[in-house]
Amino acid sequence: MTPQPRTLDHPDRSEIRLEDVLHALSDPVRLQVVCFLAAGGESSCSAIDLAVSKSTTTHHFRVLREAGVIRQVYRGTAKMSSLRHEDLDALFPGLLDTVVTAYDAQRARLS
Amino acid sequence: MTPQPRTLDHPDRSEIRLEDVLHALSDPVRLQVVCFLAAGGESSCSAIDLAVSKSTTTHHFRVLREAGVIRQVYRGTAKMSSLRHEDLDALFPGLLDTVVTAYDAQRARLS
DNA sequence: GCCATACTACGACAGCTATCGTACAAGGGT
DNA sequence: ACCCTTGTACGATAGCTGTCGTAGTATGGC
Repeated sequence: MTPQPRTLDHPDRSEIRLEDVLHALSDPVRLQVVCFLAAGGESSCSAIDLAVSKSTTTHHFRVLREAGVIRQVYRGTAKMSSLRHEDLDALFPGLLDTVVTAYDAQRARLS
Repeated sequence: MTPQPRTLDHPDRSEIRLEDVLHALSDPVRLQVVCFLAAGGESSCSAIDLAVSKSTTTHHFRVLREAGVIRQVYRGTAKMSSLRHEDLDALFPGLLDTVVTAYDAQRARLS
């Protein structure tokens, strides 16, 4: 009987650290998630087809959230995720777009 | 009796991966190194005052080199390091400048 | 009330990482 | 030849990371 059991901790904008964001972005699975969200806006965790188990997916989303890269809210049984584009751009102008563009380009280059 | 004992392995431009670069940049010590090199050009390993031991410094420079972020050459007893700005810009346009600017801004913000 | 869907929690585990100290090697100057 | 400076190699260690499976919780529909 927890009063608000479905609330998720997000770092405040002022608590977001570049090194944590870069670390969160340094994994191929998480880069794929970020690129997906950049292209498609808000999505549920299961909307992205990742090559890892559900537990691992949960783990990667948590890493992204705790680094301040994404925001997650519960909507029914689903958990919707979206990029914190505005916060990231205010702190690190251009970083997110640069990384997304670079990863898309790398995938195109390697395919 | 190694013929060329003082040669260092660098990844070819085509072998550089975004996730490895981001991982290399996700450590405060290495970010400090990269910002220093971005501001000052080529430097020896010992020209930067880092808060870690010499062994650890060697480790961090190797991580940066193996990810393709810096190039290192021996010059006498010194080992000079410089950013692979051209390679990185060709692969991931704007990334390096964005990260350097962001880290400098973060340090200013937190000081 | 019951079940399906969507996600989480926990424990496990192999592998990597940052850190250090000590001992060593290469090059340059005297 | 000797030493100083500069950086490397190696081993150790504590902690983090990515991965999984299994078991569990919350929500919504029937």
